Amino acid sequence: MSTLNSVSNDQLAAIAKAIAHPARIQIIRLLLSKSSCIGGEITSEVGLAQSTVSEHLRILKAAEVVTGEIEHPRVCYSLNPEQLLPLLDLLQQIARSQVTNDEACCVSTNDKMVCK
Amino acid sequence: MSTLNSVSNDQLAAIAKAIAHPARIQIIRLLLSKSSCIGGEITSEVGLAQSTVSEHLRILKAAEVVTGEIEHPRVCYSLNPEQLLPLLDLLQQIARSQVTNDEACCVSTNDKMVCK
DNA sequence: TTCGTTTATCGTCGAATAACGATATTGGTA
DNA sequence: TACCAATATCGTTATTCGACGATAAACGAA
Repeated sequence: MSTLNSVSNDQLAAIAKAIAHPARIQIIRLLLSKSSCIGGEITSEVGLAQSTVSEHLRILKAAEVVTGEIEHPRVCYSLNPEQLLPLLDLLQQIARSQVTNDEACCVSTNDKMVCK
Repeated sequence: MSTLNSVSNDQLAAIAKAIAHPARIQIIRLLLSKSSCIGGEITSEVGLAQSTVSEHLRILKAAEVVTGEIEHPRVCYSLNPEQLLPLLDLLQQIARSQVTNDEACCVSTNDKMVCK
């Protein structure tokens, strides 16, 4: 059994929304490639204004997709994979559905359409 | 090797954005639970105005997360799992990173902070 | 051809998002 | 204490989103 079915539509949508921006995907990939945290080097890598990148990091932190630990004067960011698991579950479930649910979906009987 | 690394940040963000709304998550789950397509019954299930649901379906179709086949006067909707695979890949990669990259991320040496 | 049913599109409005520069905050260091 | 570097917050602006009702479009059936 997955962790999915107890998660609300709102929660899943919030997770997806947190990562639904190119700059935030880029940040996530950067954290993934470094396999560790990075300070303000994220800002230069992303190529947007410092305040804009800070806002994207705030969104990722608010969604708990990323954590930030203060290491003055820097902040050390890391991925928090657990937070993404519900969405991962949903996508895996969808990917699996492909196998059992392969071809055409609708069948027309003599008097009406029926969905399998 | 995954399908991931050839996919742009924009593409991944677009996939996430397509599903980043509670109503669209609900539609996706509905299609998943029925393991087949549904007509306008989606509208009554979601509980929003018909035009609003139609718009959400349009967004899902535009992102090719869902396909719609006409069966007049109805339209038969199905999930298109392939479209979600790049995002699935990214999330799996993140989930795996948890294992190798477990604990704390930053190390302070005698004169500066170093990220592993 | 006209009617009825289902779905799509249009127009509008309020709310949320994204980006920026300017400024505030924070806490070590000189 | 005053300064400095890194990060966060504020205020503004332009754009996009989400929802709705009204209306259009499509096409099988009467």
